[in-house]
Amino acid sequence: MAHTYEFPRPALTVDIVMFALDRHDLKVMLIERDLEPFAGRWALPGGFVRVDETLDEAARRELEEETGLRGIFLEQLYTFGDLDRDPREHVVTVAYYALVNLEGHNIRASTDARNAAWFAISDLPRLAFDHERILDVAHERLCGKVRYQPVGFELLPSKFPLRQLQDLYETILDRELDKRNFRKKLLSMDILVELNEIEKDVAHRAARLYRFDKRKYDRLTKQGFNFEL
Amino acid sequence: MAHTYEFPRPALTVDIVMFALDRHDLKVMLIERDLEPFAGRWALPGGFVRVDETLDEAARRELEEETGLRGIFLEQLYTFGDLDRDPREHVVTVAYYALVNLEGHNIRASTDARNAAWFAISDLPRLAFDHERILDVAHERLCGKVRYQPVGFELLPSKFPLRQLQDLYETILDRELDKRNFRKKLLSMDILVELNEIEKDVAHRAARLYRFDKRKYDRLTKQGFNFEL
DNA sequence: ATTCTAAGTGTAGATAAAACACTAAGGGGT
DNA sequence: ACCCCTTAGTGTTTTATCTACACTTAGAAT
Repeated sequence: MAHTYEFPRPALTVDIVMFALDRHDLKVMLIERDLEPFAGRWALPGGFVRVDETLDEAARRELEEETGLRGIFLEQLYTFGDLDRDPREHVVTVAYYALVNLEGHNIRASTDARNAAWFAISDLPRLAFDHERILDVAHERLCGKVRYQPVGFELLPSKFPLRQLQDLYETILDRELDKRNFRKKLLSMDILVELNEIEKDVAHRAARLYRFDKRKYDRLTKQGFNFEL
Repeated sequence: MAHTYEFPRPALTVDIVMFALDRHDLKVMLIERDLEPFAGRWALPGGFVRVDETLDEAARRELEEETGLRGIFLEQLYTFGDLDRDPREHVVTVAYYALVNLEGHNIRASTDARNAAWFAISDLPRLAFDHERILDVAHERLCGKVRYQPVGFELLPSKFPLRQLQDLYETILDRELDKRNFRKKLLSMDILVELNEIEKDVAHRAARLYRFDKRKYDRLTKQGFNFEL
């Protein structure tokens, strides 16, 4: 079935930069293309926006198709509209970034026969289209966002030791933080709840587990509190 | 001439939130629509993206068509794609915001027979489409951005007294700042150059004029300096 | 000359950030 | 049972930054 318009229209897609944290590596999910253009190259998951769905819906749909995950943190990043980003025609893409935790959910990285895999952000293959640029922008945004919004927790399991949270910030911000100052600061914000649980299966003293209290955070935010690291 | 595609495509537009500063009011430029839908209502300047231009080019073109201005500060804001934002069909719009200074350039607010005008952001008429929402997002972004990027200068003439700069921040952030602390802070950043010029035509002691030194700012930024207010 | 208005300037106290080193707990190996 | 190894957990001092605050000066208008 064909669709006709008075003026030519750019095609519209969504692409998703899915971040996850694997110990001390920040990773992104990429998919190996099996079609031209760029067949065989790795690319960000994404696809065309349908006329009967919003941009957010399109992004969530694609995300679910690739990973089977729902209810993931997802936020619009930027819209890329250079003329030569797709060799076929003018394709405008609305890029999103997603934060998932590898431990909690059981992510099927490979789906519908396509080859999908996690790559460390410091060790990426060549990407299709302008996806390197999109990824750079996403990484930059993540670095900035993590400092003034409590989005880091999205990358961790719901229960975590403070050291793991610190590792996360050290990995993303790419610098070392002082353990005592870090703990002092986060605990003083009063957005974490100390659980009566400790780590298991570690070959040393087990750390206490904490949980991010989103309700408390929202309440404090309304009272003028600003997360900042 | 008709254009046909295999799958239906949303239409793609750009809309621009043009901010300017008029004494103690933050203003936006609106245009009175003469066509349906929303004929007679005020709306953000904008229009369809052509297939042979990038998004930035489309935004600059629209901006120039409305105001005759070139070389204005312009930055992508967010892309809005709700299904019902245009009653005719699914129209996705890439919103931009622009910062202009009213004193420097000679802005022709009204152009190609359409009625255009500046409105104080605190006293807006009802707007067409979802433009109120877009404007809210733009305003929020401006408030945030102004604090950690030296974009405020775009709203001022190239030579300005410190008091005018402080007024700007007080207007945008909507709170009073301490004069001495404000001056101390900005001068200590070493991104302003003191000119050998003073205000003219004022009925009281004339203030010294300053200029924002973008080169110096860029150099400092590379060395790890971060603007912050 | 007097008055009015806004420009311009410094310091002390409070608060937040940075630097820094040892003890405690628990598992693994002998 | 003991020792060793690894990581958890904890306060204080110093330094830098932020906040609050009031008077003198310049210039135009009357």
